[in-house]
Amino acid sequence: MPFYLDEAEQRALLGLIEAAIAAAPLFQPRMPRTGKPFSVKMTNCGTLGWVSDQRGYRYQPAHPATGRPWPPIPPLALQAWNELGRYPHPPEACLVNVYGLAARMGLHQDRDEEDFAAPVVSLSLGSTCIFRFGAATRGGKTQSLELASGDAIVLGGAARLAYHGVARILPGSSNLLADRRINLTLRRVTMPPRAAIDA
DNA sequence: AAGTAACA
DNA sequence: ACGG
Repeated sequence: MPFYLDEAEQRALLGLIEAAIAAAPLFQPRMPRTGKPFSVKMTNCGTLGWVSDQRGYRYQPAHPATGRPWPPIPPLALQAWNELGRYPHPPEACLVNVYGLAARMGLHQDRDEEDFAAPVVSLSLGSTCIFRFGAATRGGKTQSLELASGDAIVLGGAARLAYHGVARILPGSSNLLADRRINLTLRRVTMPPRAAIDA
């Protein structure tokens, strides 16, 4: 979905994310068990945030270092969820992944959420990346796609559990952020409540 | 295995 | 492939 956000929107969203990072500092996630650090840095917005450390993957309501609640999801990101997600409940998490030139993300599934009927909506800011995605089983074929600043993708339906990752960041590919990529992924984490029944 | 290394 |  090329150029979902125009340049003005990208700058506006970047400002909101920088403010969120100031309130909820970037941290370095670590692998379960081994404690090996990820090459990306992360933070979150929303009522729940995804964290990974030696104890495992989980969603939690507060920042692991500050203990404070995560800042709210920026309005422009909520708008993207509403326009692209086609899902009748709000997102609870907006994971913010920050990639430098050396950062990568191995192939994985997003499967720590309760409701796989809800899509994952992704927004890219800054440097272009080579994004890889495949089937919902490991070891299948993968395709490559460049994601540039302002692009949006939706992992929904059959693609909700597709393996995906980031192979590399392309140097010199952005005027918005010098050799840095910020990816936002919006997720519904918990099963939404059943519709209220009027008495 | 959301990790790395090493191979072609 | 390794190994959690």
